Amino acid sequence: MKFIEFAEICEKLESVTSNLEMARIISKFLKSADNLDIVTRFIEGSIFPAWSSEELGIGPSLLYDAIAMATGVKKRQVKAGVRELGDAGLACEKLCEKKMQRPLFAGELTVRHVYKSFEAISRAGGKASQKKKTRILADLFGSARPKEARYIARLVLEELRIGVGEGTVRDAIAQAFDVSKDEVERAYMLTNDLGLVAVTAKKGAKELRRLDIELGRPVKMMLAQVAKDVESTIEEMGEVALEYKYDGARVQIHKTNSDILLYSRRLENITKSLPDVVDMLKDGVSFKQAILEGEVIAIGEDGKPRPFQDILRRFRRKYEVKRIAREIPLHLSLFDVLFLDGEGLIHEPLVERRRILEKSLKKDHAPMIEVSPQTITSDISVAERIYKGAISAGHEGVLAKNPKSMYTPGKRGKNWLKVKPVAETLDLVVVGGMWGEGRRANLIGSYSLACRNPTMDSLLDIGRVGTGITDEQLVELTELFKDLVLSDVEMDIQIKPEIVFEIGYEEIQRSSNYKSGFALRFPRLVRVREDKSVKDADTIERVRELYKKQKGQT
DNA sequence: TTTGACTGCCC
DNA sequence: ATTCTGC
DNA sequence: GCAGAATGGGCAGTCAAA
Repeated sequence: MKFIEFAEICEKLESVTSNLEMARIISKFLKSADNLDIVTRFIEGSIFPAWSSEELGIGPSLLYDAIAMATGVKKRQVKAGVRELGDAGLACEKLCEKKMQRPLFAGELTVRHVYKSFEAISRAGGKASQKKKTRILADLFGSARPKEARYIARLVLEELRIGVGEGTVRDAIAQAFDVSKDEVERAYMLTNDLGLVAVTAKKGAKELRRLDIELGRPVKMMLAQVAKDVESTIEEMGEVALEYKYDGARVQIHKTNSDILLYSRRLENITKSLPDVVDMLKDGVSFKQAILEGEVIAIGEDGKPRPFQDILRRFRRKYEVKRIAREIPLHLSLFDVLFLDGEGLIHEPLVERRRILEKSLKKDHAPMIEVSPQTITSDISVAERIYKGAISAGHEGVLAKNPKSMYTPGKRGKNWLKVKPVAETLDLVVVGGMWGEGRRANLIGSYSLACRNPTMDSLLDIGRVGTGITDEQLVELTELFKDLVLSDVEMDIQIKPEIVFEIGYEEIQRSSNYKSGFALRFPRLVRVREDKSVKDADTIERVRELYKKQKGQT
């Protein structure tokens, strides 16, 4: 299949807003496509399947290098284009139109050729590999028409920005090959590869049904939706199964006898980084063949949870794994079982899965591993007590699960609800901004923030904020700050400190990235403090106190 | 040999 | 992760 | 209510520049 056909479909989809219409267009396209697996992933904006360890190793910076190389302009001009158009693909397209003469002998670019180039980019490693990667990519741009270049650039960043995601492609596959949406969804959740699902669906519904959970192939993880408080979860479900929400990292465990594999939420194989977790599972789990799920957490000697940053030091580590494992020992709290001795359990209700899970650990298992404590209740006061207990023990909050619900892989539904305390807020001074991309093109898409240092009468930066802003506000704020711009270089804007934002956050963290020495976790704009000026903004002392208090009690 | 930008992925 | 938005 | 698209801090690994 020619790549231009793919690019033209993308362009058409970009102008359509109706999901039904998008699915119709894609289904027609998939019906006629060869290289169906590749095309299916491409249309959804991914290159390799989620479980694959392949990755390009190209982000915005190297992409801009490649565009510059292909079109013979300076990198800063590429950046200027991205700044102006709010999109690397559009910038690339424009530069290709202007600067580049497509060689006459160049053949038509095919989907296959583009994919092969991506594979080659992925394979490149070692000395001078960045040059090699950018050269391969620049060559692609060299033989691409401008419109093709637009979508190659976006594919590289895995951001097609055409309004198409998994859901749309799932519906399109069902429509294209005349199988039910549910069956497509089921197959996808269990295999994590829309390409494979499309190819199998094309063979027929019978083949599609044959795709199933397999040990060694991670299942998409079920996710929780936010609830406003504990009471509302009981109103929603009647009876809830309550568990602590730990500040850790999700892991899925695939066990075949003594063979243990660990997967992260993005389905990365993280087995090698967590040998201590593997060992506690080897020794502690009685099941021979199973898929289990849990949360790994770091707990200090005092029994209190350690900062999330400590857990991050263990993840994806390749070197000095053992030494850091001793330094930051992990605990594993198991909360689900999806598969046992050849049988899938995802259709079993939570209570039944839980009943099975409780038999998973041997009597003499290591103390580092547990089945996550759970309470089933419909009593609001009991639930509140558990929630308060979670908070005072230093955890994030609770999960309230519907005891009757099955495990729905990849879904963020209302059968699992998470409850966390309402965010704290700080009043911080806006000292800068960054131009946005996509629908935030030509608007300030995020803002840099600072707190006051009253002793020096100066400002200390403490991070940025880019969410919690409505589209309407984005426009208003960009207008508001227009007169306060001190400098505007590439994507970065410096702003005269005058405006104060009230910023919500989950936690104050130590940070070496900001002069204040602190940063906010999950910052969001709550409101513009029109009643406050710079002198009323929060101070570094207050930040320090809040940080201490938070460590003291959590 | 050291430093720092970049990338991908945890939350 | 959080949040907003169009369907 | 869902799916998609904006955006956050911070860690390890990789590679290139200093």
